[in-house]
Amino acid sequence: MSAAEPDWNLYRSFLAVLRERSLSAAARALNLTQPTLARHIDALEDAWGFELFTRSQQGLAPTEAALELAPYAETIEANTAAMLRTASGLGAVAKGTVRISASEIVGAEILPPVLAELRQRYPGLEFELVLSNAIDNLLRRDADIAVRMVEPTQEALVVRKLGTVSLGLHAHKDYIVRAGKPASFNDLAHHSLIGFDRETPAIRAMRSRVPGAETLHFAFRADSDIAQWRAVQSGFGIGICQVGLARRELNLVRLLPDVFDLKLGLWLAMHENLRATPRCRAVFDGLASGLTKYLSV
Amino acid sequence: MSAAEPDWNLYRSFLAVLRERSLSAAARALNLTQPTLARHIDALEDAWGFELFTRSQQGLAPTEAALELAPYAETIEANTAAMLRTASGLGAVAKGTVRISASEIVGAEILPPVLAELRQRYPGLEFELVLSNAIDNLLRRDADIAVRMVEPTQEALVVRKLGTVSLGLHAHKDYIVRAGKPASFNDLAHHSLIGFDRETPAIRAMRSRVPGAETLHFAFRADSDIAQWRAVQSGFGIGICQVGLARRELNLVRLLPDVFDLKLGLWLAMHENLRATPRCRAVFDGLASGLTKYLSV
DNA sequence: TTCGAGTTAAACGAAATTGCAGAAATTCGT
DNA sequence: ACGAATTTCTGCAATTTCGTTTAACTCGAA
Repeated sequence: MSAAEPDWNLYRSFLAVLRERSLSAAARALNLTQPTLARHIDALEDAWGFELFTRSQQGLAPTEAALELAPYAETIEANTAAMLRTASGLGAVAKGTVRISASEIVGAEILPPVLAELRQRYPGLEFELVLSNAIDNLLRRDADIAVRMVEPTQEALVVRKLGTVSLGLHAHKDYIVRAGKPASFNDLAHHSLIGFDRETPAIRAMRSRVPGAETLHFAFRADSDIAQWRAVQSGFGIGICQVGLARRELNLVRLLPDVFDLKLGLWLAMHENLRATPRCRAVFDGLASGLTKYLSV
Repeated sequence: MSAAEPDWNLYRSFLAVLRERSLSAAARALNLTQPTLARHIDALEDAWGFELFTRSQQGLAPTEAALELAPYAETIEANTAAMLRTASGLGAVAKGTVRISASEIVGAEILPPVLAELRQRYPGLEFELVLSNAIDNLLRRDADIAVRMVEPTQEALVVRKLGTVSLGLHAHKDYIVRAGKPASFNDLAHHSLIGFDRETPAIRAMRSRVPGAETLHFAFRADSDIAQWRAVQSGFGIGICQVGLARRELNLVRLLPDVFDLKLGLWLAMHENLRATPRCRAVFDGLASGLTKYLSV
């Protein structure tokens, strides 16, 4: 090969430009200046021999090649971030930042009290929550620990099953007064239903286990678990939510518990290389005990 | 945070020092000088606040913390390498380097003719073989394409089952003349057997499917498939090898085909992000057709 | 149209990084 | 025991890289 390997820093610049679609914006994000970013991109294009962005006055548009190379740069970045986290947490005591991946509803309604208790026990701990229904890749180090409702199948993971959560149909009392109480599964067709917009792994698992679920029409569709949860609470209609969660709300009533009672597993997963890391170990154990306590209520 | 994020280049230097156990050797490996490497390590230790290496005159010994952080740096490096590979192969035609992971026996005995044919069709292709029984992690980009004899379970992989390979007991004619032909499975106890030293996934899968395999004692043990294969060819004794492979050797005879006939699947796996990459696409398809042709013989 | 906010691109001086040599110390082999 | 060969460290010069500034351009709103 003629030219030497490119500076690894160039990849960071490449990624920033790819995200911001502009040299100036990328420079602001990296605390650099626009000319340096321009030089970095030039250097990469020079080293690889093809264009990465088509320049224009209103920004830079990535080429096919740039999009092709983006995933590599992203995992590189994820690993630098993970490296920083473990570096800040090295030592005998548990301190540093732990990045936790969970669904929105779990992260917003269940995790906070558990994490608060952990924080009291280990004041050096800090938390980053990545809340989405798209499962993050633990092997890519997008997160340190994941709380999932589907069984993790990847290798090289420490997995612990915590138990099962029950999902049930719920509605606000006011809605029941207004629209009546469904007496059977077929009655649901005449109600205001709250459901999902796009398919997620959790939903696919659910659909396959509830007969007749395909025929239902949702009047309120949202990707966000939280939005659905709020919709149920505000009396929009009937939706699916965790039984343990709904029980804490005095104004919610469960509907058709005998017909609809879906049980999903709850798993905790962590990369096995993090097992010896104090901060991750502490959070893993803390989450395990805290979440099983929640499940038992 | 007080300090800025460290230069990504420092990670490369860190990795080199970790491997070479010496600043000077690392400098030679990276085409840098020893003082710069020293400064890089200093910078990292400064940024993280703890020592990475204990200095001595006969080199640098990594601390626990350094070993803890090593895996991150390694996946970063793996991704930069993969990035370079795809960058060099971007374009309409299939060219560039493809890194293939396979078992030793497959890589040494089966792949070469298939790759030679591929090379004739696409003169721009170059190949890197990673031959080991420890399966590489495709998600970490240790390899582009993997030929495996256990079913890949990781997500985000393009997997194609090519067929099955038959494993059978074989020995050289001369050995049979010398030691006789075993007439039953129990006769094997009185023969010179060739087998594995340590456990590998393929072996575990095999053991569980061959009754009585635990009782056998191997007089020739080697991790290397090749070494076993050579031992069988040289008349050491009786060993397990692929039926299709042994059939090409005139001096090998198959033993107890009715008692011992193990069929293993053969899979081809690739990261799904590489599907659109011409060079990987071409090699994946080429391997698929070439290997199925081998299986059908 | 005209002004303002946004962008990229080029030139020059400053700052940071790197390489080069020399010195000191240690291990290995004779 | 003594010299040869590796190490790592320390200053100083050279190179590379970065930031500042200026110019040219596009788009949208007043």
